[in-house]
Amino acid sequence: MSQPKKLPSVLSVGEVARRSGVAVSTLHFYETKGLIAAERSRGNQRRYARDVLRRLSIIRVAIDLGFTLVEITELLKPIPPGVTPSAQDVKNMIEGWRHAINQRIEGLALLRDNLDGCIGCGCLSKDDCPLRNPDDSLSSQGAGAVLLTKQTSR
Amino acid sequence: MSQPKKLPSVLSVGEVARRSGVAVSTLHFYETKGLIAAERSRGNQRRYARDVLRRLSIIRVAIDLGFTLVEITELLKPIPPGVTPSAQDVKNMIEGWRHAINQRIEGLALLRDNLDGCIGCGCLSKDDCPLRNPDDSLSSQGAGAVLLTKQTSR
DNA sequence: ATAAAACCTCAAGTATGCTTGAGGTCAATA
DNA sequence: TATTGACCTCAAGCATACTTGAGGTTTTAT
Repeated sequence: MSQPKKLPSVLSVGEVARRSGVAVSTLHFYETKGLIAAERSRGNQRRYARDVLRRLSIIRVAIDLGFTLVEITELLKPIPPGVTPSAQDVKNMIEGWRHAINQRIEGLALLRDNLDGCIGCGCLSKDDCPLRNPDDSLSSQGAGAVLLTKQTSR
Repeated sequence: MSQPKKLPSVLSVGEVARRSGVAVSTLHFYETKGLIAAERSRGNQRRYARDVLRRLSIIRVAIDLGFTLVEITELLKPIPPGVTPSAQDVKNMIEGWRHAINQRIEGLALLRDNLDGCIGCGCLSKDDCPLRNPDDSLSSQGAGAVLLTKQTSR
């Protein structure tokens, strides 16, 4: 029998775009930012290793989590483009992500619980809303909205 | 005795900036976007009702949650600038926020749990990582990273 | 062999969310 | 009352994250 339909070992930029849902122009852009990398064909066209798809998945998820491209570049440092990382590298990176995610969740839960309080007290028009400027007497320190904001970890 | 130190009933733009931690230029900007409003003094200077501080708290929190200014404008529609909303209005609005927050938390938890799986299997270099492109055979539909991404509710 | 589709680079443009600056007015206080 | 700090408008600038377009080359399919 002939070989089972073989997946190509390198991908053109168009294939990567189709499979990842990321526009070609964005792939170019990410490359200039050092987020992804590609070999070149004899004729100077990009040829991506398959791992770029995994990498793009991670990048898009991170963007949705609110990380900037610069932050993502940092987070991905343990896994340089085109390099197959050690299992330990991967574990370390994922632990870092887990931490960031947990912090984000904690901030959101805190905010939600504060809002729950608001529902009970209808306090947006009162003086004791947790979303309210904590105390105008603190105003000289520019406190205010900053308090809650900080807890969301951004 | 003299009156207890009275909080001024209207605030200048500088006072609002100091108390809210939001820059004057940003207050101007938010005004052009319809997020906040102010009366004017005889000499055309902004005079804010105290409720603007509460409003700004909400706006900043929402920004940290990843809402755009346009979305926040929508979310704040039940509470037009300068109007004191009914308790019911407030409850409705907060319920909407709660919903959005819960969705965000669910997406993050899902992602975190997927990452937990990764820690067990070290699979970023394998074929079964939940962050990985789900299946290259789906590629013709531009699936890929989109799957996980969507679940984060943005 | 050739034509169409895909690719290349580089520059400029877009949207969001602000900040900065120029040029001038208002208001609090010494 | 005079001056200084706070305020005003409007235009332009900046960072992030991309997209669009011009002008030209490579690949692929027939």
